Amino acid sequence: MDTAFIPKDHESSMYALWEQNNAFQPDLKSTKKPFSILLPPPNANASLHAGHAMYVIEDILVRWKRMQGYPTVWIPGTDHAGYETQYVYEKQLSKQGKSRFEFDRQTLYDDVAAFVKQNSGLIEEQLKVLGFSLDWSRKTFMLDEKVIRIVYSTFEKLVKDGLVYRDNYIVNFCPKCGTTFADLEVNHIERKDPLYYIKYGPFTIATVRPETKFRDVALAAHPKDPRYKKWIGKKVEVLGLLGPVSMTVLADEGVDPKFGTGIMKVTPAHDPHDFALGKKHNLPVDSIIDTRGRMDFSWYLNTHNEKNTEVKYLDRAKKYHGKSVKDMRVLMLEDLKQDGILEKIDENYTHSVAVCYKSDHDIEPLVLPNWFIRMKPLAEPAMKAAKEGLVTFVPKRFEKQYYQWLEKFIDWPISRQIVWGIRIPVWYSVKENPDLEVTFLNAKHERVIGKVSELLAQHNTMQEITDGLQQLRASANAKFVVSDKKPGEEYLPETDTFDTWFSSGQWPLTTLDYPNGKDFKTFYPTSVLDTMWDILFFWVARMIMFGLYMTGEVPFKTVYLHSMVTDEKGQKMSKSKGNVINPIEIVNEFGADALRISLVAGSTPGNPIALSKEKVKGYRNFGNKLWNIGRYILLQHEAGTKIIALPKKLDKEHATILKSLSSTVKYITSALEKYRFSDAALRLHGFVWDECANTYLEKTKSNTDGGETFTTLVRVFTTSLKLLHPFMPFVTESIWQEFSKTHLVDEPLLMTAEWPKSV
RNA sequence: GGCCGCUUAGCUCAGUUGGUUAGAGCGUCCGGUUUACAUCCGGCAGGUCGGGGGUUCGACUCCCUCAGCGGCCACCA
Repeated sequence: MDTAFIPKDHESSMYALWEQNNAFQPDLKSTKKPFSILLPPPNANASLHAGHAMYVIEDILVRWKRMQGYPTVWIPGTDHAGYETQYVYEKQLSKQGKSRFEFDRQTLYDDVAAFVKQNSGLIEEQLKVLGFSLDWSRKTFMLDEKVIRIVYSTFEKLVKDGLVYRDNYIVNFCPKCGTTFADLEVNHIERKDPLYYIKYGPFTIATVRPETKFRDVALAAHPKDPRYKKWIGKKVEVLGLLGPVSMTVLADEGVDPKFGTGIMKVTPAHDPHDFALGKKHNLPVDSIIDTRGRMDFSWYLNTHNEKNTEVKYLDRAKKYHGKSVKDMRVLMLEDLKQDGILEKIDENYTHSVAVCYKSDHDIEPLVLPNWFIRMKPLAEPAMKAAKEGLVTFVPKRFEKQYYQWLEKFIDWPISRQIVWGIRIPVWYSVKENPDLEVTFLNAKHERVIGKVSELLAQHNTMQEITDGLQQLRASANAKFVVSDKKPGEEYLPETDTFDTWFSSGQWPLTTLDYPNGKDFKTFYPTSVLDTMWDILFFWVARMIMFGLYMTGEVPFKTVYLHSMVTDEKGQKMSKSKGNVINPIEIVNEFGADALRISLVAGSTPGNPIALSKEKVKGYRNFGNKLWNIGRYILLQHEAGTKIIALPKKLDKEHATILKSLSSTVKYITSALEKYRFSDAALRLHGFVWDECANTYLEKTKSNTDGGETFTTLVRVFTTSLKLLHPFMPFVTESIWQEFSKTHLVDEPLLMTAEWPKSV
């Protein structure tokens, strides 16, 4: 044995040893209650970051339960991570000077799939480096056939139960990414933007979005506002940049009299607040910005001409048409000034702006047909389950956050206008829906956009459209068929894919193979779900909802929300700050065991854990300490010291350490039961280093007895190895193997050795 | 604006229902070279537990309040 424990020399061979012994697979012969955990699936093309290393919590639980003799499984998998992945791929495309619009759906999908395949596998290897005892024979990828089958069956049930609907609704649309996002996926940032005060008939209104004024359909003021009370219900004439329009002044409690001038313009098509107001007052929804973020004046140009409109107005509409929102503001500012209706600009106005979480582009609220899921019928049982204690949260305070989000019942827009994901299994008949708008690449590889009936009437065939299809847009009331296969020749597929969280929200069902899989019957509901608190709503809440909806049972009984790993100063790691710690580098320098226990010791769930090299180094030294206690024992053994049957009556020094061992066993087991991993790690550290090594071992070095000292030390140490194994599997197993060679221990693998019983 | 968390030794943090001299690791300082380990051993120093008030026989722990930091949700026409 080397004088120091060199992790690199042991880690991969120990992992291989466990795998050879199928030690990661559950022992289903046991009649004890199964214990199961699902690994939160990392992105398939990701590489390991410090957050993934926190899954050590799961490994600790799983290794502990396995040693206790429960049929235990920890199932790995990877996520296709829908838009996250497509975004990375598109970035690569753009470096080559290409864009996704040059490809039909199928080609683009295949290309992304190849890209993911090329980059996947790394994370798996890295999880093994950390020593995670995952059952690789059960690994699942989010686009596996069985996953799609289950996701489709869930969707079908939702449709059948009336929980899926299509609607024109104001959604968060990112013009840069070309897709809708859920509220959760939108970031809000503080920003200074000009606030324009514009003369508006008899009033002045204040707005940051002057470009939408062309589609204002009403004005609104607070019903009690004395300045506007007399106008309520009246029609007013407003001279706009494109001529006079008339609209009604509405009363609404939602209008803040203190903002701007106290009266607002209502543009239901481009503002969530206005949209709601429009619904309430039954106002039309007229849009002026398209999905690429361009001004669309065709509604005006189609109905206005030289005969019925002033040339000045027509010229303006032509000038504005097709301009980006940004350019539009510049253009119209000149015209507002020219017409003398720009009163002033407040340049110091700060407000919060919705931006895309991925591209940082301003979110454009647009009214588009989208697929939605009704949340109330799903959320109510999910709340009830927590209230009844069927799901518990560690730490408890997150239960409140969980309720606060669920009880809003905000319907979930599940469709994304991207290809990388599970396509919504819906088909539209072109006969029943002649107005379907399709975008496709024709045989000459030209991009064609138009109504399907018109295209077919001209020279395009169904085959050509199907082959080159990029996107299909059906009106909110289009007739559709839900089916995993094409129902007939005259059908075109829905091109939207499910939000990633729609499929990952069914992870417990898909990994365990609901409803007839053996694993489902054995391991559902799973025991614990461990993840970070940032995806409590995205993921955890959705799994609970889908689990209850499909099976009537919660998917897991405990939700453990582990620490966020920060740098040594407690600052969030980020590429821009340059303080990202790569766990693989830490492992290379100090070993996986040291990293593992460093993440656990001194951390509490729901709070950040600061990771510093100094700390890891300290635990690397602890691993070395263990190794050397092992060496000491082996040297004694080689010198001929034997294990004996201990007499009932022992000298005080032996009795004391054995008593302390017994209380440590009890303490560790109870700490693990209570998810108090830090307590357990710190106690073990103190017990082994101080009590066992520095006190007992040192004081008994010169003992010459019949084997009492040696036997006691071996018992204390091997029991400690067992207790430490979930935390530091490599070094403990390495020592165990050395002991096994010389028959100091009977059980061939520490990993599957029996957990010490507390006396 | 609503909800939540954090503030304990120089640093990073524990401290389970209120109960004897408040703990750990790292760091500082002092001292140790015979083979288990210098990735070691022994020892010292260091905290009015963010400020103020209250409940209690007793408060780091419970309540109120103030301040600073952080998170989540909502949202600003």
